[in-house]
Amino acid sequence: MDPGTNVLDLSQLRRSCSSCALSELCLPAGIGNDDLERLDTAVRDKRTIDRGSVLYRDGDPFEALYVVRSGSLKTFVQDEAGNVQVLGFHLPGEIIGFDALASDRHVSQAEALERSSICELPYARLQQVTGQVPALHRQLMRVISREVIEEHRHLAMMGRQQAQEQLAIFLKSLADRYQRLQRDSTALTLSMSRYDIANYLGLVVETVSRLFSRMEEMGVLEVNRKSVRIRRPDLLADLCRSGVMAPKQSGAG
Amino acid sequence: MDPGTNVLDLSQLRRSCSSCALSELCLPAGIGNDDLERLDTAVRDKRTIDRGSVLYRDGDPFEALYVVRSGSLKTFVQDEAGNVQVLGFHLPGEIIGFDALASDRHVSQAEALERSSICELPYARLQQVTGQVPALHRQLMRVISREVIEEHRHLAMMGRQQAQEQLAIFLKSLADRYQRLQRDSTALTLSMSRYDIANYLGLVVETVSRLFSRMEEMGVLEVNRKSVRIRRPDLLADLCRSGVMAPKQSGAG
DNA sequence: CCTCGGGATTGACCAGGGTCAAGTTGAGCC
DNA sequence: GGCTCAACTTGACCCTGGTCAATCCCGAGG
Repeated sequence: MDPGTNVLDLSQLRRSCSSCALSELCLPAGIGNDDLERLDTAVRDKRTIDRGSVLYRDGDPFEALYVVRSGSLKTFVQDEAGNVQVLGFHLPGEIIGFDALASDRHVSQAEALERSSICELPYARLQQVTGQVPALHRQLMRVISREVIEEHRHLAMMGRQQAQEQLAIFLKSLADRYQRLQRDSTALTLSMSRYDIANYLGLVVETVSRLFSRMEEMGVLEVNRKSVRIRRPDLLADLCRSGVMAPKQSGAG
Repeated sequence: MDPGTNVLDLSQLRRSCSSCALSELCLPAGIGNDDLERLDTAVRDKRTIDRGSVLYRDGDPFEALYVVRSGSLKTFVQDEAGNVQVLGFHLPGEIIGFDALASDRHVSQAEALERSSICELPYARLQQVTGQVPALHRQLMRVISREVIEEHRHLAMMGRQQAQEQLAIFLKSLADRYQRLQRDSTALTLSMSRYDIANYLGLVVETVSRLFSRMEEMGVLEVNRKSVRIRRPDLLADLCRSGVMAPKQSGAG
């Protein structure tokens, strides 16, 4: 690390896990500094992908896990008949690609919802490193387990009887994730389309659109295309539980 | 195998992974014989649990993973308000408990649907062994990944618009799992209640009951309480795709 | 034998949300 | 500027599946 640092060194620096703002949310969480450097050797240069471009698709051979550094992606499965099911929306710090561990092939697809940057973790390298660093191995298991738990949440949300509850829970959990990223958790930017949201929740797009309008009328949200401001987080939390709000008072226009 | 085998030796033999009929479906899949013996050292004596008894509940400290040897269990989450979501039904050869890897506490509950026997894999021991046997480590990751994929299937099923499609897919996938177990895949025994099935699919119990009746009328199934015979697997497969069957002919009566 | 009770089935009713169709908005492009 | 297209919104309609309630079934227990 001589003082004559040039541009390449800078990119090198930004690449490293130890200097990454996301490190506590990502794989490095709880890993010692020396081991972190080993982990760095498993990270291939990050790459940037455009909105709509595909990170991996169904059937692709398993080559790497991917960490979202910035931007966002959606993952989904699609059956022979073309039925799509959106599995998740992935924000910075989240790791995707675990579906391929079972069969060495991806069985889902990951697509960027906006221009995003990605850290690629070639699995062969990662395995070498986890072999040397038991803590990393444990952390990797923990991250997959988080994925399992996240899907439990998704299932519990879809199981709700009331559509409004579902959407409220979706927005609430998005707000929670914003908070972890230390963003303003009341000002959401929905990088995914209404269609994606609807599919994610097991609804149709018209229902989602109506629900946004209704929640705006109720004063819970302020919706403007992709930007959603949560005006009453307390009411939103209520909607997560009951679906319907407190009995309508004599409505004032 | 001398003829003088006594009961204790027999139970010993049956405990070992190498002699287990499920080994190819379970953790041992693809593990060499010598390594299998090491794996055996991580398996605590199997235990038998009765219908309704709980293997682990929400908040329990993470102690072990569990393999279903015989019988069946359900897993579910429950929120503060008491809303339950059934996550899965687990047949022999399946491993549960991964939800606790993330936080060292279980965040779901596992309950026996009938008298079942369980292999317990204390995680501390298992980690020692996976440290020595890289192939086992990989296999463990594969098994968790299968869990992730299974949940993708569950989500895709719940996302369906038609309740009949959902139930058809549920039965079909159960039949597929029977086949892997080399059971008769047309004679299902539903160890779970109608309530469990309904909750699993995001429906209410009455709907499930009506669907069973309807599919029986259609000649697809023969339903008798917990036993379901699939009379027309071909039609069942159709229902998985379309939800509705061939257009109704001129209805007689 | 009868009763009891939980699970399951069936019917009647109805509303939440799906379907279809029209209209609006805004970004990109000529 | 106006055109086009996709994403989104809104309205009208009505069907699927949820709700409520009665009944049935079967095993357990007296």
